[in-house]
Amino acid sequence: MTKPPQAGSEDAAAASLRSIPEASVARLAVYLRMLGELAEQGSETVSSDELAAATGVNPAKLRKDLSYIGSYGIRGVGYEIAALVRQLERTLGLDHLQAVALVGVGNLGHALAGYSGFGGRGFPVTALFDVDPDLVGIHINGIIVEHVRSIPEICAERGVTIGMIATPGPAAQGVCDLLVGSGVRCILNFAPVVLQVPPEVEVRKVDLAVELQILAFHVARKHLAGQDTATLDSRVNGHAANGSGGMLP
Amino acid sequence: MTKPPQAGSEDAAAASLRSIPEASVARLAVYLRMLGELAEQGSETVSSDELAAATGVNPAKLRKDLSYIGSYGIRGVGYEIAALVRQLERTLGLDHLQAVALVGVGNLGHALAGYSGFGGRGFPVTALFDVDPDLVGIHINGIIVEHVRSIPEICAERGVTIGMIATPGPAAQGVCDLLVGSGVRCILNFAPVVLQVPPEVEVRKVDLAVELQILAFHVARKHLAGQDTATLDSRVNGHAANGSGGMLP
DNA sequence: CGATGTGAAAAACTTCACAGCT
DNA sequence: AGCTGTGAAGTTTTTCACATCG
Repeated sequence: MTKPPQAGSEDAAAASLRSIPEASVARLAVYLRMLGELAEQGSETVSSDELAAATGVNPAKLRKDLSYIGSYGIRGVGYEIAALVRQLERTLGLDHLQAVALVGVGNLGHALAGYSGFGGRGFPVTALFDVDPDLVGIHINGIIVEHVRSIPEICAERGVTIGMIATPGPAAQGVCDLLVGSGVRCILNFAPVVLQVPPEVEVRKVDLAVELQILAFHVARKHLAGQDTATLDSRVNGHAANGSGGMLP
Repeated sequence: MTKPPQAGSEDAAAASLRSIPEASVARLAVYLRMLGELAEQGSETVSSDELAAATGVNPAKLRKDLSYIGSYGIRGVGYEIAALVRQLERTLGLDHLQAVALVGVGNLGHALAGYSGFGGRGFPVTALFDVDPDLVGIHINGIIVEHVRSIPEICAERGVTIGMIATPGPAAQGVCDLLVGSGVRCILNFAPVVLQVPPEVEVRKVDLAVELQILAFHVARKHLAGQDTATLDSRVNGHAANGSGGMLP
């Protein structure tokens, strides 16, 4: 009724931006990373079964996800990794950089500012903000921390498209309003509050306390479910690390 | 994942631990926090409409979520906050502390170790681990960083029920195996890898790069939708990242 | 043959709308 | 009168299973 799912005869890029289920988008990013690793290991192709196993996803679901971005598989063989990576990057909007502004350079914010996983993946942290006079003016990774009141000019100036909020809860809504007022339409919120935004703004929330509470629920459930202490399955593979992947400097 | 089927009309506490939709559990934690704030402000009761508005959720959905943990609302009035908080805490397994172990005290891990949002909410960080000799032995928030090889003894000794992994990607699976071998059944993974675990172990993943990629997708989509001039044409130019003149008025 | 791509069925989740309690 | 609790309808997401193509 809403969207006739038809993509056959049109340009894949256009189709891909039309209507990919939200749930699929989240997984595409995961496939992309795994494909990067496979490419580094020298693979040229993967089957849906292999990639699904590596990413912990049902193979049919994976194929359906990939079908949303166009058909790049070879029947009887699998997917050509390089081509698939290119297509995924294009779909996810990673073919040009997204300038990121980070507001709140406290405990968590400082760590985020130094997280090399961003810049290395097309998300250069381009502006830092805080209200604390002790922080305003310092450099982190070569970027000066500016005062929050400068958000409008600096975001416009530097073409910020994504804002990250890592302030204390009570400050978050105000900061959010500033970002939105500056034209930022996508926000990643680490503060423990629910942000109110106009409908054209996309907010994703990362809430550490909530994650732990969800796990606590499962601890309780497992504990109740059965005294399964019987199977003390201790297969501790000593998988010591090897190459450096690079997450934290 | 064992799937205990069915549910019936029975004791709320037992029912609540039986089969609450995963999606609801995630929201219950959010309601709980908001209820805490309301209680601080002196409210005694809330209606589903109020609480729904504050948490950005559909009121009917909220009522259904709460119905899974038993009926604690008063028709014509709303929910008694104190009672609801108590019930939520019990459901989420927050009525007794969950000892948390954090592995990886680098950039992000250090921030997590210092994040006061945990201890204050029933999740005392009880053990810290790393492999780096420069880190092993230091104190963070009064806790000594131990070597990763001590995970089994120390986790058993301190009754750790939840593990958080904030290591570089390549080290994560090995650390995970150690935790699982030590009896930890719930893991919060910040490393950019998909962990392979036996089915009785619950893993939740917080992946910052993926979150940004999801937002990048939305940036691209909005950009297309808004001004349908041809960004569509796939001209992948290398470095045109300045964009002065900008995205928006 | 082997793996993709995809209708169609199944499951999960959300929303509606209203009966029923206070 | 007002608000909860919930069956039923609606929507999205997952899974199945198989025709199809290289």
